[in-house]
Formats: sequence, C-alpha cells, structure tokens
Amino acid sequence: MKKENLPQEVRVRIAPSPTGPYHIGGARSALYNYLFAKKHGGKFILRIEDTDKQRSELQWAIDAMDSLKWLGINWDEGPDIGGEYGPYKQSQKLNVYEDYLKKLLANGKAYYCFCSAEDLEARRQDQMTRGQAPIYDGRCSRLSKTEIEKNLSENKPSIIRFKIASKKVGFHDLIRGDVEFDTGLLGDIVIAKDLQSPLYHFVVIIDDFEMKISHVIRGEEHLPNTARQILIQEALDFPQPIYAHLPLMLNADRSKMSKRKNDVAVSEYKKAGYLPEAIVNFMVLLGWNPGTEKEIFTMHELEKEFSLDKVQKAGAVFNVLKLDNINGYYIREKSIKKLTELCLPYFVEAGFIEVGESDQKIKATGEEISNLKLQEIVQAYKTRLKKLSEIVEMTDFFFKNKVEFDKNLMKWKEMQDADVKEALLLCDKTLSEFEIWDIKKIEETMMSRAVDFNLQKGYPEKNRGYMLWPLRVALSGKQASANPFEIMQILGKEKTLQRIKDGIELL
RNA sequence: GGUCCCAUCGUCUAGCGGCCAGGACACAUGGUUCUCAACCAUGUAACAGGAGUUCGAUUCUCCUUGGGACCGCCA
Repeated sequence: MKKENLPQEVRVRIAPSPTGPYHIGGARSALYNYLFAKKHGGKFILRIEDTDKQRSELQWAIDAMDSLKWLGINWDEGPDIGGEYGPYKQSQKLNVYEDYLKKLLANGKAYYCFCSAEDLEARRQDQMTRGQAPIYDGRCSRLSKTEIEKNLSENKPSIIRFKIASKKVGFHDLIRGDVEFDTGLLGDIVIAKDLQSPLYHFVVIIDDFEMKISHVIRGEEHLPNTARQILIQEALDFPQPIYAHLPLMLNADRSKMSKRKNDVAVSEYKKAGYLPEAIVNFMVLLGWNPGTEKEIFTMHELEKEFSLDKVQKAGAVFNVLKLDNINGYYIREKSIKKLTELCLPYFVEAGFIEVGESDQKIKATGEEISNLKLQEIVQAYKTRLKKLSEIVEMTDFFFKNKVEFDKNLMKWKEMQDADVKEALLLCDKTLSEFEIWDIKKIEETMMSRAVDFNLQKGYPEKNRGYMLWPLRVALSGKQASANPFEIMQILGKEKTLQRIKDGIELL
C-alpha cells in the first residue's frame, strides 16, 4: 500500500467498452463516479476501453458519450474535439502498453504461452468435472528460454500471461471494508494476445496509473478482479488507488441486471420517454440515500450531498414502477411549453403530425395545428403521463378524422342503446346552441342538463355519468381519457358535434 | 465445484445497544369524480434462523441458511 504516493487530487474514471449499447448499470457507476468527483472538487474522466478490436465499434463509443451527455454526466478531460472533450481511447496508445508488456516480459513477471485455445478449453472442462477450479496450470511458465525462442521464431501462436504470485492480497474497500483474496487460487492470467493487443486486466492498471486515478469506483462484479490487478500493479511498482465496489443493479429475481429481464440500454429509456433527471434521480437512489427522507434531487443537489459512505452494500433491484413514479413526477414539474417540445418527436414519429418550415400539419386531415393547440393537448394529459411515449396512445383521437370504437363502450351502468342515443341527442342539441365555444359556460350548462337528464330518465340524480360518459366516449373512443370538457375545448365545436353524430350513428 | 461479497416490509431504504422499527414506491380502502390520472386521508406489510456478548440486541461476534458475483485469448 503506497498511499503516500497518491496524488492529492481526486481523479476518477469510468471505462465503458464500446461493444454494445451503453448499459444503465454503467450509467449508474458513471453517476456515482461523477458525483464523487464533484463532491471532492476532483476530475471525472471518460476512457473508452476499446482494446477488443473485434467487438469494439465506433457507434457504441458514440452511444456511450451521447448517453452520458444526455444524463448530464459530463467528463472533465479529454482530447479536444471541436471545442469539447473527446474521450480517451485505449486503442490510441498501444505503444504505451507495449512498453510495459516488454518490461514485464523482461523481468520474468510475464511469459509467452503457447497452449492452444482448444487445449485450454479441454483442460478447463477436465478440471471442472474433477471439481477443481478452472484455472491455467502454468505449464508454459516452465518453458526454457531456448524453447520460447524457438517457438517464437517459428511463429507458433502465442499469448502473454502474467505470473500470479501465490499469496494473500488484501485491500481496503471504501464500501466493503477490508477484503482479502488468496491469489494462489487464481492461475496465471492472459494480459495480452500479443504485444500490440493488450487485454483488460493489464490495460486497466496501466491506464489508471498513467491517468493518475486516485479512486477506482466500479461495480461489484470487479471485486474478484481486484486481487489480480493489484498484483500487476505491484509488479510494475505502481501505487495502489483507493477502491470502492458498488452494489449491483439487479433483475427482479436478484440476478445481475440483464437484457433478458429488463431494458438495459440508456438509449432505450430515452426512447421510451424517461427524462434524464428522473433516471438520474432513480439511479442514485439505487444503493444510496442521504440518510434523510428527501427523495427528489437535482443533479446540483446531488453533487453536494452525495457521499460514498452512505452507499449500500447489498445489490438493489431495478424497480421500473418506482422509476415510472419518479418520471411522472418530473413530467408534472415541467412547464407545458417544455413538455410539449419533449412530446413533439413522439407525435411526429407516430405519424400524427408533420413539421414543416413554418407550420405543423395534422397528417390525417391536412389541417394546420398550432403549438398552442398541441400544448392544450399535452396539458390535458400531463398528469396521466408516466413516460413521454404514452402521449401517443392517449391522444391519438385528436389527430384522426373519426374515432373507431365498440358502441357498447358508450354505455354507462345499465344504459341501453336507446338511452345512449337519447343522451347523445341531448348533448348535440345543447351544444349546438352555443354560438361561442365558451367551455366554462358549456360545462356549467352541461352539468345541469346531465342532472335534468337523470331526473327525466329516473337515474340517480347526482350521477352525471349517464350523460357525460357516452359523450366522452363518443369524443375520444376510449374507456379512459381526459374529461369531455377539456376534449371539447381542444376539438372545437364542429368536430365535437361531428363525433357526437358519429356516435349516434353507431346505435 | 472453488473464492469472495451480501442479508430490515413485495421493492428502494432509515436505523449506527434501549424506537409503538420511520419514509418512499407498489397494493388496498375512503374522499374528489362521468372514466383514467393527479391530489388528500387511512390501512396491510419487515428485522432469515440459531448461539453467544450485554442489564438490554434489528444494531456487536460466531455459526447455519439463503441470495449474488467472479473463476475468458470480453470488459
């Protein structure tokens, strides 16, 4: 433990590998790292771990950066790319790794291994069936210098292994306390395919050292890796950073969160219409809380209040219901103007509207629709929204010429077709009389007409559903919707009356 | 199989020797209400088990049980 060598500055990093869509679990690690850095006035660094040449793709590196930026988790360093920070990429410093690799090879801490992959796999299987730990038996470490030279000159396929010393490796984890591993049980690990192709356990150590990383804050799945990595650190005489292993994000069955059981890509949550502030708020609570009963936080507040010693040890189940609740809260908090802007892409994608140079059109009818009108629509559904994408299904009837539904849906309680017809006829008659489409007045009138209707039909006087339910269904075609007055306001007189007539025709 | 990590309501959690074990989500009921939401009120619901330590354990120790992660020429 060479803590005295540690830089004073807090420097943390996240290191996504660009082999697939950016994972929500990675995003939470990123968030914790980011918050830790902010809290301590340190630096948060993004490093793309793209040493796997086969699987790494640029698009996934971009996806990771976009996801992080979307969430408001911005990194503090990186190469200049047009005025902003790009990421550090491992693929751009292969020569650095090569130097260290040669060093390790030269001092005998690492060695060439010529065992074939198939051979290794067979031995692993064999060990498994005999109930042993499936680890490398170290046979190539015993090769003589001449044998190695010979194999190398013959271009025999090889990889580079690091010699794992058999001993007890202990370290202090900020979250878990003192942890100890017996590395004698580990087996020599592969640290590079060749001098130009270093592997994870090795590069992570080199990079953390070169980037002067002070704290390694990462998921618990890396806890068993830490012992090997410390050994590599020691072999290179690097100082040891401070470790903190975060609890995992879990599926409902308490296994590590996976694609099969949850959406895991940040981009999918974005697409579904979760707000970044809701995701951040929800994620931070999965394994951390301030010790008070406060549960809603802005990023700014978190930057001040976050603390690693309030981080939980046990894994946390990712509960979408809670996310929905928090998302609904943030949706309700949005200004109607802002919320409408956020919903707009969903309207467009659903094919409801077309956005032109200066105007917007309803596709089905060709008529223009103003931003104000869109805002009215969104406003009517604001409190019902758990995620933005739901706006589509809730409001589709505003963008259609005619709504389709089963006539039986218009029946309230014991009503028959004829009763519904009467109710709609009354609505039509009452509403037709309004020269000016004043919803306040309309509501007043309709409410009292509904009572009259009940009296006349012998329905319970106070239950206005006998008139309002058929009306609302005729307008929306839905079992659940905003109230009929809000809808009529948006629809306007002409369309309202048309839909009532359409409803009557169904009977 | 080996190693390591973990354990309070269904879920996220508060609790850091003495609490009617608190909050949030979810659920249920009521209020409001034409419906669905939102909102308000109320309610159901937990210290995995067993030994210690102690005047006293949810809290400290050990064991058991249960769950998880890791054991790649992925990261």
